[in-house]
Amino acid sequence: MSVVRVRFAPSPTGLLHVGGARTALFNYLFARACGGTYILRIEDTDKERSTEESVQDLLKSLEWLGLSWDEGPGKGGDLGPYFQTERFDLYNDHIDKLLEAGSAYPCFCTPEDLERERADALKNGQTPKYSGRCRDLSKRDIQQKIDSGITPSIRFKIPLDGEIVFEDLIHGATRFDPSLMGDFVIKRSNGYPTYNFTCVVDDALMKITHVLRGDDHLSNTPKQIILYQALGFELPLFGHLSMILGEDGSRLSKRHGATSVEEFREKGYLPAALTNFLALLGWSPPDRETSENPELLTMEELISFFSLDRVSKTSAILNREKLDWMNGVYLRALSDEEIIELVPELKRSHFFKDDADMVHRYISATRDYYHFLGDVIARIDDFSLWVINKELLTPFKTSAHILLAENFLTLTAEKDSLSTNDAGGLFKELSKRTELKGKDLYHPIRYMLSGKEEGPELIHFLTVLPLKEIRSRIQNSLEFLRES
RNA sequence: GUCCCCAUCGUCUAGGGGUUAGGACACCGCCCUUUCACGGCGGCGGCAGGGGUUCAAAUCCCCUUGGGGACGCCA
Repeated sequence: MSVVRVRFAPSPTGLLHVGGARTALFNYLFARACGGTYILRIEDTDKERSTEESVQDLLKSLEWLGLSWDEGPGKGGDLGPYFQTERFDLYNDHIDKLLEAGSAYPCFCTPEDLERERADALKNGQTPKYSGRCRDLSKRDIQQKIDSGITPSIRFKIPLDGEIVFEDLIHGATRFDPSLMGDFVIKRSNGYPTYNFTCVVDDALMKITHVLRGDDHLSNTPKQIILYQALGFELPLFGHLSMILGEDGSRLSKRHGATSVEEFREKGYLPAALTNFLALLGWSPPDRETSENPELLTMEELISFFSLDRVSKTSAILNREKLDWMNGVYLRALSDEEIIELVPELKRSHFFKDDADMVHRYISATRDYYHFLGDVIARIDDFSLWVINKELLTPFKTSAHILLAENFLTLTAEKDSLSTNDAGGLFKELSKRTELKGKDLYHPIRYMLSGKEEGPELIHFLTVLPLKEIRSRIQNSLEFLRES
C-alpha cells in the first residue's frame, strides 16, 4: 500500500542532459525502491524553445536508459494529460481563482521596461526584483489599459510578511524571506502559464508526494510553497539533488565534451554502465560484504539499495575516466550474442563471411580490449589487415629464424586448424627444433603474423585466423627473410 | 549586489564526538602474460583556514575563504 508518487518533468528544449538523466534515475530508483509510481510529464510551456523533435529525443533517451515510466506519454494514466500544453484549462481555472481571491493581478509592464529595471538594479548593486508597480492598480486603471489594447501578464502577489520554512529531504531545514522576492509572473501575456505555476498545479493535481529535482530549483521552492498555500493544495515533500559539474568544476556544458545521453550512446557507452555510474554521482550504496567491486551495481541492485538518506548534498564532477572503466567492465561481461546484437558491423564484415564460428573466436580473442562498443569492430584490422613489416622483420634475417619459419610451415602442413592446445604444442616444438626461446621465438612469429608489435595474445592469433591464411603469411615472410 | 546551498585523497564517496580516516576510478610498483589489454597483489594520496564547545572534533557551533545556484513574460 504505497502512496509514493514521483515525477520527472523535463522541458523538451534539447537532448536529455546527463544531469536530467540523473534526476530521472533518482526518481525512478526511489519510486521502484518503495513500490511507488514514477510519472513522466513534459513541460512544454516555452512556446519558443519546445519542439516535438525534442520530445521524441527525450523519450528515446529515457527508454534507452531503461527508465520506463508508469504514467506519462505513451502510457496514459488517470491524472493526465501529461503534456502541459494540453492542460491549459486547468491552469486558467486556477489562475482565475487567484485573481478572484486577489492573490494575483494583471501586470502591464513591458518586457523592455522590466529588463531595464533589472539591469539597473544589478548595476547599482541592488537586488533585482519586480517593483510591484502594477500591484495596486485600480479597477479603472486596469480596464483602461485593457481597453487601450495592452494584453497583461498575470503576477502572483507575494505575501510580504512571515518566513517560509520547509524541511528538504536532502538538505534539511531551509528557510527563505519572502519579502526578498518580487511578485512573479504566473501567466505570460501570450497566454502561456509559467513554470513555477504549472509545476505547482500539476504536482498537486497529479498527487505527487515527493518532488525530487535539481538544486537549481531550491530557490524556486519558496515561491511554489506560497502558491500551494494560496491554491489550498497540500504540500509535497521536496528533495533537491546537487548539480553535476564539468571537469573544471564549472557547470557542465558543451565544452566539457559529451553532456547528453544521446552523445554517450553514440560514443559506445552502454545504458547499464551509464546508469550505474550516474547513480554513484551523489548516492552511495550501504557498506556490505562483497568480494566483488562494491560499486558495480545492476539496476535491480540499485533499486534494492537505494534510499534518500544516502544521497549526498555535494555537487559532483563527472569523472569520465571512471565512467570509461565502468563501461569496459559492462561491455566485457556481455555474451558473444549480445555483442553481436549491439555491433551490427560484425555481421556485415567480410572478414567473417566464410566462417561463422570465426566471429566467436574473434570476440573471445579480443574482448579484453573492449571499453566502448566501437572497440569491438576496431580490432578486426589487427587480424585482417596484413602487410610484411620489413622494418620489424629485418633484424630476424638469420639462419635460425629462417629455420623457424620453415619449421612452422612443415609442422602445420597436415592440419586444417589449430586449437589453443595445438598452438601451445607448436611453440614448444618450434623452440626445440630451432633452439630459439623467449623474445627470439615469440617476437618474430608475431611480426610475421600480424606485422605489428602489439596485439592480442599470439595463441589467439593462431586460433582466430584460418590456418591457410596463417601459413600464407609465414610463407611470405619466409621469402622476405631469405632475401639478402 | 542580495538571498540560498555546499566543502573528506586528483575525481566520486564512506564515516556524523574517541577509526591506524574506509572504498572506487586514476596514478605508481610488482605478479600474470615475453607485447598490449584483462586480471591479481601492494603503494602514493585527503578532513579548505581560523576561532570556539568538549576530557576528546573530520564529526557540533561561529567566522573567513572557496565553489555552485537563484534573483526571467526560461525550465
